[in-house]
Amino acid sequence: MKSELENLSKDQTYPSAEGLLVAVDSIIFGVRDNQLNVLLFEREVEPLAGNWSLVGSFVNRNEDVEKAASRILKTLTGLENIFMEQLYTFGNVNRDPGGRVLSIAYWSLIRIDQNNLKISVKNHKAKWVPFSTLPKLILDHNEMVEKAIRHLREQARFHPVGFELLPKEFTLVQLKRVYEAIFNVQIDDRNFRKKILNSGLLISLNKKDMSTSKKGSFLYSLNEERYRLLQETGYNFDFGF
Amino acid sequence: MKSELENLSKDQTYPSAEGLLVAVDSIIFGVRDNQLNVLLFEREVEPLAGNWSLVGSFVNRNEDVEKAASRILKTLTGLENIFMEQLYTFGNVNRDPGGRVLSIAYWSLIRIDQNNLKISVKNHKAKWVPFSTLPKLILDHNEMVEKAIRHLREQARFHPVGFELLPKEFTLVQLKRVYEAIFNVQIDDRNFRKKILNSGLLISLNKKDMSTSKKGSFLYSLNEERYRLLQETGYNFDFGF
DNA sequence: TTTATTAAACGTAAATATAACGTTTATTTT
DNA sequence: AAAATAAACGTTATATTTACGTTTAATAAA
Repeated sequence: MKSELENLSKDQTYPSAEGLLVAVDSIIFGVRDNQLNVLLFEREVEPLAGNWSLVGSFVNRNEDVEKAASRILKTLTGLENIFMEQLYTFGNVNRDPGGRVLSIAYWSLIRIDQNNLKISVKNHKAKWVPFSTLPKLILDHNEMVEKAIRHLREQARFHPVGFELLPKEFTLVQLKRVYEAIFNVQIDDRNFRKKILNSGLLISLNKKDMSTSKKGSFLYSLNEERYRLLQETGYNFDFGF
Repeated sequence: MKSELENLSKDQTYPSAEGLLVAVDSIIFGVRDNQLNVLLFEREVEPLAGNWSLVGSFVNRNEDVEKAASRILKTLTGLENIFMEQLYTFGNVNRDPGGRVLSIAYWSLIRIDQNNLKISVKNHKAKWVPFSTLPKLILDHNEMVEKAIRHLREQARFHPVGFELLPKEFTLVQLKRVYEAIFNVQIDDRNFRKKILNSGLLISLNKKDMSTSKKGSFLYSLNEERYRLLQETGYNFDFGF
């Protein structure tokens, strides 16, 4: 009697490849105008003009999956060393009517500034879209974004990921706006200030950003060492909501 | 000029499949003798006798990835409706010397009892191994287990996953042992009791398990509704360590 | 040159949660 | 009846969270 368990050993002969493709799709978040935005493609030429999708690519035969994901980020934003993590692999047989395509989704957090905005706008393809007004996307891409936002919120609650959405130097007000954008809530500024300053994550720079008020607001940078520690151990970034 | 961005649209012609295979590997955790155990295969016949590995299988051409993962679980433990979540996709080109094989890892939590133990033992292939004495596994399977335990601990801190490792009816002492096994620490029983009872997760059954002490210890079952809520909102399962 | 304005910064007190311990109870065995 | 012991229960100090009120630094207006 041949046990079905036989099939479970990977030491067996490899089956022949039967046309299964692997793609990578990226959910790229950024905060703009105090709103969480997602980087999307809008197809401008026929066929399928007007169709929105995530940015993605097929994985090459001799390319690590993670490398493929980095490649997309690099190509699109011109930036490297961006926060990027694997989210989930979407592997339903019929998710893509064009064939059996597996998609490994990655999520990224980037700081939207002139630099990378210019790149995506220049190409007239990639566009920032507020999460709150997300259009219908192709295939299961809406599901991907949904999963990504849930994961982002989960992560942001206990890990210091919010900082990835800010420039190297930032103010407490900016940081608060990032958290408000992520969680889509109002945060009490006094409690926010207290908890963040208590976390030991901020290095106080003795200069101010004068662009938003008469008084100006103090600039801070991130304590990288503390950041890495709290990534490991976790820290409560709930702010009373 | 052809922009590299062109390549990022999934609407382009699909490349030909070039022998890329997809496998599923499962990291199955259970608690036995107050210790976290992992379900492994030990190959008993040549070639490669004595090699340990996770349980896994290739994904069939017409099979959803998640279905493949369920299939493994079912085949191995005889159980369905087991806690199972996708962990991570391992996609390095050279992770498997036998060819380009992508592996989608899933993790599961199961209650080790006579029933499923019998199945795995009967086949003389699957074996429970304490996490603390994990042997060298094939390929990148050690890395997979490492990732899974880190994820399990992360999950167990803020989500009520610990209950998945217990029978329908359990005692507070058993539950504490599960958390001690997961986190590999000693937990203060008075604080544990207080926090768990406060969570609203337990339904007090008016009967006792008399098997471990003269006094006996009260049995509880899980409040499923509360469980689902706390899965969503999170709950702090830190116990002072 | 005083006063108004406003974003940013600072402060406090009550309520809740956590951490570190000591004590009592229910049952069986001696 | 007493001893033994796992399980159940209790207390207090400290830390964190929540919900608010107040002051400050700079510019603009009177």
